Amino acid sequence: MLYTVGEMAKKMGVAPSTLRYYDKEGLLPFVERSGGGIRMFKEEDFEWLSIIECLKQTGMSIKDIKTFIDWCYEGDSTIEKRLALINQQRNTMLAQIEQMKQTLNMLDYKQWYYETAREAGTCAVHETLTDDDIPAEFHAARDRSKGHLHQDSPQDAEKISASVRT
Amino acid sequence: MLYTVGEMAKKMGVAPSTLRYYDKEGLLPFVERSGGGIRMFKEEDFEWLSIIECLKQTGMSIKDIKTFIDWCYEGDSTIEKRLALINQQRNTMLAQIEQMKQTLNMLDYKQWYYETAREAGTCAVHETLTDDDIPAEFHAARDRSKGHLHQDSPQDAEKISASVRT
DNA sequence: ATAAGACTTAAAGTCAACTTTAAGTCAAGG
DNA sequence: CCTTGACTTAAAGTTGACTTTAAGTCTTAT
Repeated sequence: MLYTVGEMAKKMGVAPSTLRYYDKEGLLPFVERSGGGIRMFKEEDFEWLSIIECLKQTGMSIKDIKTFIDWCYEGDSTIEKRLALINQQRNTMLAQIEQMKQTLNMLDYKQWYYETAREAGTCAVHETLTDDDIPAEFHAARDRSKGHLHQDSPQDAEKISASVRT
Repeated sequence: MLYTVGEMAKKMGVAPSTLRYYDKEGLLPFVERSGGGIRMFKEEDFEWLSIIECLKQTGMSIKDIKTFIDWCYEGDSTIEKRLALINQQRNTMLAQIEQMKQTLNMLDYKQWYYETAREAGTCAVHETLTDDDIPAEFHAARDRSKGHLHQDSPQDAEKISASVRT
């Protein structure tokens, strides 16, 4: 089964112009052409596009992805390099997932914050809450959002109660 | 404790120009100015910057973050809206984490793939491997990268063995 | 009082990754 | 044969989020 650029774009869920752009940037050395110059994607080319998509997901630039593709064409002598690159992107990914979990924890805290505010009818309810009222899983998120501000002094509480609340 | 734009930028780990840009875009209505017109960030402003950073992490645009900040200034009547937005970003985050786990799984597969190739001295070793040789946790990643290509027929195997390998 | 260094603004510049446009070619159906 | 719709290219345009520049001001230390 062969695909035109439009058909493959649909299969991949991207715009045809994206695939043409990738081709221009040298990411698709595997695409062949019909007699009339039209790109003919093969079924197996889907594998190439999948790894390109995967590397893009990890945050790699088009240029760096091209380097990887070039290594693939250089053959078995580049196996070490390719493995090292994959491992590096794997670590990037692990770090990103960790970061996302922290962001999620902050959103979980904010969700609780606004659900509590909604029940009370006002954000001001959070002035009256002590640390014990805040679920333990949110202490880290709250502390992060406060910087390394120590326990509020009464003056601080007063100052903050006069301000707009997030 | 008060901070200038440069000091707060350092505390946040961003460039001073970034904070000035945010201010220009209306994300920092809370910053006050000295008599001479210099921005004076308060300790509590760190909380605002943290939530901005958090929302940015979820992929929200500067413009949409501004909308959120504006809602905060409108007061308790916008609690519902703010909660809905937080929940929406929370769902975005959950989906992104799922996507990342899938990408990580693909990288785990590729790591195994290249470690196996390294041991064999050639990527061609993967032609000789049957499905049973591929660890179960990588079947999904491999299938994804093959599209919905069914089990290779002998002809397919031959065709692929003649090609460059990712 | 003056120099250094960080601050101010508006406006222009940068960057990556596409996307769009314009002018033209190819392939399939009637 | 001719129309239609998808394909081709090179080149220009877009987008968002900054960053840099230029010209000038503020603050602090000597």
